Amino acid sequence: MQTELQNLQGQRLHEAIVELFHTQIKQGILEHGAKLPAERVLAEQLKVSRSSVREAIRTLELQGLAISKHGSGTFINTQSLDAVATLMTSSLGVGDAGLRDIFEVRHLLEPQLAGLAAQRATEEDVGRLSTILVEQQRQIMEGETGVNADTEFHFALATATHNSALIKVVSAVEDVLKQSRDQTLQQPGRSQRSLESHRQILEMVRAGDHMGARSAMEHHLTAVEPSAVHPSVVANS
Amino acid sequence: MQTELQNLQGQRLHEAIVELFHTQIKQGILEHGAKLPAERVLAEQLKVSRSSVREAIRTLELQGLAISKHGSGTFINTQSLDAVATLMTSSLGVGDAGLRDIFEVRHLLEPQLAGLAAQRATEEDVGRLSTILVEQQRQIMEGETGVNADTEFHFALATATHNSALIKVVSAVEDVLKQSRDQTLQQPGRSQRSLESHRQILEMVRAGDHMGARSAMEHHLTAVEPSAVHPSVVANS
DNA sequence: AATAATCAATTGGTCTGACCACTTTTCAGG
DNA sequence: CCTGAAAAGTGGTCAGACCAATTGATTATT
Repeated sequence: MQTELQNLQGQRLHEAIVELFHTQIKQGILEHGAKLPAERVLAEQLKVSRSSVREAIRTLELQGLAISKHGSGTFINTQSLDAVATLMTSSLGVGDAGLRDIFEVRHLLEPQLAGLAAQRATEEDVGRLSTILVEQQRQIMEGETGVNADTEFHFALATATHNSALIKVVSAVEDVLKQSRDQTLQQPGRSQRSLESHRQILEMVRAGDHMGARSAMEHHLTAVEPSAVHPSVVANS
Repeated sequence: MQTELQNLQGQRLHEAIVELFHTQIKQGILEHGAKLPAERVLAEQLKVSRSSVREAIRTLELQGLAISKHGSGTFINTQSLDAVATLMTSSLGVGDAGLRDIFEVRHLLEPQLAGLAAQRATEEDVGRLSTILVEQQRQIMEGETGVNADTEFHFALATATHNSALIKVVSAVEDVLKQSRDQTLQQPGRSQRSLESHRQILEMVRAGDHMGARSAMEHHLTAVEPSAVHPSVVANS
């Protein structure tokens, strides 16, 4: 039962403990509702201090993977949006196949998301989106890819829907995407094209044009998508 | 300068500290890049133990609002994706209004998901879906709500898309839904209606009818949706 | 004087052991 | 059998210490 707390590349100790729990949850060793051993017991089992155990549990709790109840114990909880999102982003090695799947989810979600945003965006939302585009342009002119601004734009668009569940889903997807974006799409013309289609989307949102925003986003996604992803829209094995 | 923090009732101490920082960040007292006082100093200022300060900082770090660097200090960071998300959702009570949001995500995702499934489902997928429907009928005839079979159907449909990212997203949404489903929708006729629309969806999937599956799912969602959810699709402030 | 090596102060990370507050269980007394 | 109080278990907080990484000033070297 003694699991090695391998010091993964200079990590902090409590983070290693968190990864240990992640693994056990993914492997099904810890199921929903399972009660964790007491903090003191865990500390002894893992041969670490109770502080480290506590900070690890605090992390799990913020990730939605555990719930601590004063006086009774700490329990695993995998039935929350945050929980699954966490496990998703922590595992998903973003293999090539995974990347294609992610883009597909984007195609399903984001056009409609843009439509919703067009219907509900407040002036503040529009202002935030504008600011991001200015920043994106600045980054591009300085020779950077503007990948961060790109991600932020999509996130800000999600917030403009004022749907917290949608925000979480999209941010999870975009987070995964951002990790592999630096490596994949760096072609010169692409940044500029991305910026322009962002502007079109923003125009539609500002005008409150539901369908317009939808198709603008659809166009944007196809334009930005790495060519390796959509050679022939999937042919399952 | 001394801010009271124990007055918030029923909370854990370190959470009160987190809220204090949230407030200061929102008010602009703590700007991006600002360096926090050392943990020992903070502990003394707030008249709490260093453990509580640390757990609070750990929370801020996981929320993307702070970055701790061993040996140098802890710094505020408001320019990350997570940071914005946290500051937004911290002002929102993620309570019952969240249910409506979840259903909205369903409406965005699942019809298109059903369409994809219709295009890609293998015989094995279809078989699995059929089995679930049989089980659902059995449960209903025995007087149960068939809520588990209901959830499983949507999950199985997601797996029929053979898109792992999509599967994860959908299972997250459905899991959250399942929690509150037992309490909310227990009307007698609803179970039967749900089963019937499931059958229609399965038919479309079996026939490989992309658009048919989409609209069948759309119809299903509207039929199953608790009436309390869609009174008037949001009117933002 | 400029630069490099060294050391000390600062700060986050971990450890130990204690006590408090809340919950659950146990068990004696009715 | 039931009730209520004590006991045990558990998370929350506290205190002080040491370890480890960073930073900056001091000192030695060139």
